[in-house]
Amino acid sequence: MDHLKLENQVCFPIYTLAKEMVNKYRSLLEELELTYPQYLVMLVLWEKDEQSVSAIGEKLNLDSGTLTPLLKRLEQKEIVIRKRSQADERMVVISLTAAGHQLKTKAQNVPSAMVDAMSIPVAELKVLKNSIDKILSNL
Amino acid sequence: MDHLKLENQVCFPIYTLAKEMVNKYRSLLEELELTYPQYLVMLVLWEKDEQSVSAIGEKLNLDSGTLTPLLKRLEQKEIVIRKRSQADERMVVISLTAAGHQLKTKAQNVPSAMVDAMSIPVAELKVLKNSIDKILSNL
DNA sequence: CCATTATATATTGTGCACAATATAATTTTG
DNA sequence: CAAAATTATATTGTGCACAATATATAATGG
Repeated sequence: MDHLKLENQVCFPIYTLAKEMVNKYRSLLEELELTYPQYLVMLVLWEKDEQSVSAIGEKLNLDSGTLTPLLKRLEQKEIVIRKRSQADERMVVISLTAAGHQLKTKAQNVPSAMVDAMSIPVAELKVLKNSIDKILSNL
Repeated sequence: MDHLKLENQVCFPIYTLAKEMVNKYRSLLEELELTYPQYLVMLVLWEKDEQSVSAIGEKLNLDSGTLTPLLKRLEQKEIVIRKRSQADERMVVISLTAAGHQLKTKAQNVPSAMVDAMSIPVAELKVLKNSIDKILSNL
């Protein structure tokens, strides 16, 4: 077997799936005017308001080079506020505005819409998630 | 269950895995001086030399906005040549240089190194690939 | 206490990824 | 055949993603 053939690649389907997911989210999140990475940041903040850039980055595996400009865009949309911590001036604390909180209501149906679009049995989805978590812990 | 909790997200692990894979490839492909998307284009060309931009794009699900600059970078590395088709002046045919062909030898061990890094049984990998393909056909 | 080290965020630069649009060549149609 | 529609690639603009570096603040050790 030729391991350099595209059809024998294991990672290419994963790479493709991730892109297609983000594309699907583009239409689902259009109404919220959020990109997928921005939506992820909002998920983190909806769970717990007022978190530092690095705390958000640890949860999403994103560094300041990605988050700083992204958070500035969320600030321009007026759904978050960026504020230097008084206790530690190195840290920037991100908090939700009223509009940012309200956006959660509009997002309620997004997860189910996504699962519907993938149209795969929940049981199979669990197996998939298990395999992915296993690979992630190895990589 | 709160469907907007990060830990309940199905797509976040897929998005994370795709990124981690690309990161792993970054070190594996360092010697070849290729990025992962560039490596994918080379896989396509190693299978069949002399393909149009759109033919490559169909196989990799990438459009000209992504491929045109990427292919120009491969041309600068002198591993491919870009040439307008004489039969149809709209098309640009991409072909491998001698150096481009030779690079395949250096790439031989990349797939196995990647599978090793993921360290997951081949059988489980097959199940994973099946689920992914199913979701992809739905999305 | 002050020099050193560590930490947190920001900045710069490169390379995708994709929408929208532009341009040029080819095909189709009236 | 000429106008209209289609096709192929290129360009522009926005937004990640990450490496490398810079800057400012805080913690620490002699």
